[in-house]
Amino acid sequence: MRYWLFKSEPDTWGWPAQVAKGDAGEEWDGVRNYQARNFMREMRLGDRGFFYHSQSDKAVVGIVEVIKEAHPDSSTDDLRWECVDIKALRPFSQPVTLAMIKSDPRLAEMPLVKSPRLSVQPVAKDEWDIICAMGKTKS
DNA sequence: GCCAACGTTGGC
DNA sequence: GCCAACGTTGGC
Repeated sequence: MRYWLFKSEPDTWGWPAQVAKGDAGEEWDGVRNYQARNFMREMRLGDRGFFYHSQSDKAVVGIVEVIKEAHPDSSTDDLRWECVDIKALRPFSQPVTLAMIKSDPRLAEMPLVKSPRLSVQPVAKDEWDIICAMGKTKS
């Protein structure tokens, strides 16, 4: 199993909206960046991801699961763009802020720190475990 | 609200 | 194919 991070503006599509979709989940559509799309193509059923709020929150707030592998993005006719479906798995009992992540040297190599604009990114297993521990949340 | 970083576009 | 201009994103 691999681990990922999905970034969203909470005012546009936040964790509560994701939770409201329940087990049916929702397309992670609207990504118009090749790097982010390529990561979604690598995702497999059952992979886990962090749900990150950018802008005002700047924190990891929940864990999601990939429930459908890459398929055409229904928000466009442009066949270049694909996306996966994800569902909310559980919230973080304590959100892990960007400041907390930046303050831990073990997390300095994360794209979140080095390339803050990449909206879908991979997370290494050890990084995953560290952040779950910080959030007092089962990995 | 500002600004830096980055990706994309379009002219040459 | 290069590069300048522009738009967008996200952190501060």
